[in-house]
Amino acid sequence: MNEPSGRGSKPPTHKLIAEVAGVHPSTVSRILRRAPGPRRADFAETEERVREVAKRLGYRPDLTAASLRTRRSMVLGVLLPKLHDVVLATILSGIDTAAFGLGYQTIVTNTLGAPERRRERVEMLLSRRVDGLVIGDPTLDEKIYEELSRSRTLHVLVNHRAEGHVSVTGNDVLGGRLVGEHLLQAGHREIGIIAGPRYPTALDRVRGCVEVYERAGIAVGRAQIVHTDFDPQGGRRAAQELLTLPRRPTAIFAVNDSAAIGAMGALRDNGLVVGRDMALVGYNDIAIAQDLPIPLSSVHTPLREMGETAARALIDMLEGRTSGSVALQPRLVVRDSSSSVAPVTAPVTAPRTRGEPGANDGWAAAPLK
Amino acid sequence: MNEPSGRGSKPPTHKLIAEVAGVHPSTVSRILRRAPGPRRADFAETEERVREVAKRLGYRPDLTAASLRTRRSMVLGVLLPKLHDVVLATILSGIDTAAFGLGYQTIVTNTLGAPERRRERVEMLLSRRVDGLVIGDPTLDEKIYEELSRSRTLHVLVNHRAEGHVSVTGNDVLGGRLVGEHLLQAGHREIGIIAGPRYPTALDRVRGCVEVYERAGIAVGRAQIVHTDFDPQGGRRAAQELLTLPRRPTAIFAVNDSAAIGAMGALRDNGLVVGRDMALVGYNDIAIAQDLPIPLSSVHTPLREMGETAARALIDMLEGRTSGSVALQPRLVVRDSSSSVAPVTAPVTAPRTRGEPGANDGWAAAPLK
DNA sequence: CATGTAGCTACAATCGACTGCATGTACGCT
DNA sequence: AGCGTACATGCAGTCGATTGTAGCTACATG
Repeated sequence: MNEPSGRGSKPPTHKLIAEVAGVHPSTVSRILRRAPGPRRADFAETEERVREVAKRLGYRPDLTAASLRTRRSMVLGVLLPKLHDVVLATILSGIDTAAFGLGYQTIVTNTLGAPERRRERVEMLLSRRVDGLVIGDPTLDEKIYEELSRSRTLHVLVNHRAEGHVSVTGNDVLGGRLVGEHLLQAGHREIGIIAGPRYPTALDRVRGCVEVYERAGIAVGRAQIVHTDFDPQGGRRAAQELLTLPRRPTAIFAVNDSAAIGAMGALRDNGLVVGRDMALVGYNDIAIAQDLPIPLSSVHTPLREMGETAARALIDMLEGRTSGSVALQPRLVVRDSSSSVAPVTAPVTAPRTRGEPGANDGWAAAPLK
Repeated sequence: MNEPSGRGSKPPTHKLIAEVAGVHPSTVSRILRRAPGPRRADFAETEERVREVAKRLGYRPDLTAASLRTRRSMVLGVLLPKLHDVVLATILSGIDTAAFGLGYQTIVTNTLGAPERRRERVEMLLSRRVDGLVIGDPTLDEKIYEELSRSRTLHVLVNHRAEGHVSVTGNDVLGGRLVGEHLLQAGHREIGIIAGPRYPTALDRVRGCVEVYERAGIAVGRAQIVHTDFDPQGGRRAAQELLTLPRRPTAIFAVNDSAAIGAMGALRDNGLVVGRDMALVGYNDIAIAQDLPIPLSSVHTPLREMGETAARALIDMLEGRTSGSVALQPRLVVRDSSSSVAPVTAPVTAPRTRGEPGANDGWAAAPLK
């Protein structure tokens, strides 16, 4: 009955369908391209016949050929510094979901490594004629952005922000502030911060936390803020360093969960029990945070949603709609690592941040709709 | 000097370069397509001029157009059940690296969810004319494979195996055996296994471990093997269940690290200290295993390499070379979670597995070169 | 019955790169 | 010097889908 791979096993094209159905290829194109709907009675039969033939022949559109003509590939390029990181992988998952839902697909690429290699990757994406880029790598150099504007390729930053670019991030200042308020309220006056790399988003988290302390009249010294990589080893080293401070902190805020987990290891090696001898709070609330032997307090940021929002923002721009930067709301999740015991347990009213509500420097506080 | 986006801002094509350089478009194609190398002296000048013009105009090849003509897209499709899982994300990273190194790019897609949605995703990939597929999803139905063979799309399985398909996995039976030998040697006679879903690779790990015990004359009962999901919640539930056994195990083997981490939580909730009151071994050796407060013993499988090998195997097939299934060597990494204390610490010679070397059912034991 | 029009189809051109074929040239070998 | 070969080039056509334009048909209206 069916003859899916008909005669010479070549995949069917508009031309073939047209021959079989007795119409012109362009007619096939128009029919297959639009949604099936009510037609004039005398032409409905043609439409039905064409669709039937296409189905019988097992027709599958060739997006490559269509792209050539329409000059739209319906593909988004995604640049991430590494793929094996839960945070980035979760964001990617969100991008993929939203993009697919809107008819786009994504080509992801790992930009880890030498800047030279990064350029090469971007070049490849542009050769592929991606319609736009979602960029999650905070280390791209300026030349790449010049290249993008020269080739009129739109882009959106995700989990990273920069002047003059549309970005989708968490509200990191607020996230840091939530941590600061939590620790301060629990009576911790000496804190240490594992600050991660000097990227805007990481710095924002630090700033939010420090602000809370300074407004409460407690200075946070330079030595209390240690910059490292976003990984367990970095967290481990940073924690070691914080433990050697003259006035040892009673609480540590790691601006990334992986670093926090590394810190846990270092603390344990020093005979300290997290949650009893030292409060610890992470950032991002990755899946295992709640399942660690000592569950980790962390700032939950909607990573999937961040990816989805970024993809939608980019597609909005591609389709001529306007789109602005978004900062998604974080939420502090308190667990055993920072709640069991503390120097002072008397619940104090958290010092409300004064002045500009949210103080988010012109970033939209609500997600795109 | 430069006029990167020349006149009407349209991106340069072979035709334009040809006009400017005073040659025929096909000449431009030939020159730009082959590697710059030694040419006949009298034509070297033409080549140089064409390259210079291309560079000056900021020419960037249009892979979309090339694909249409050559019928090769130089794109691999990758199907993974979820992207936000470290194990899969690491494999993806390996695929991406190897593919890019060989001139291919990848379109990844998240096949999580309803089978219907999976079909749709695969359809999209095929419409995109991907040259081949790397499949890391053990839950695809048979129809999809039929569809692939009908459209002559080659594929390779990764981290999953099935009769009649080329696959790249770890040697899971061996991995399980390593765990069994380790635990037996440490004197554990009652074990519990958190077995994950009933996929071939997971079952292999269980089988390897059980085999060792049975050869030592110790039966492993059905109740000692609990199937769950590959996530912390699953591990938590499974551990709970194992703790209620009449003869409580002194050691637990979780065939996945995430599940092992969940188990850690459950053990702690029951007042047990991992490594002292209960040995625990995971599988895959994800990055944080070594940085957990109590470092987790785990079977290290070269996940990046697995991805790289799968990509290379597929590309070998695409380019007409033959390629067979590969099982990569696992390696047991013993850490505190299973080494601190144990019922019997006397080191016993591990029972060597007899018979066929590796007993790997016809799977190549050495990685592709 | 003439005219207008909505709705459709056919035709041909286009998108950018690549390839088969025919032709032409230079080089190496004997 | 003569011949054969290797290589460079131009030409025209191809890949599959889309689109602007012209022309046609059925139906409605006056």
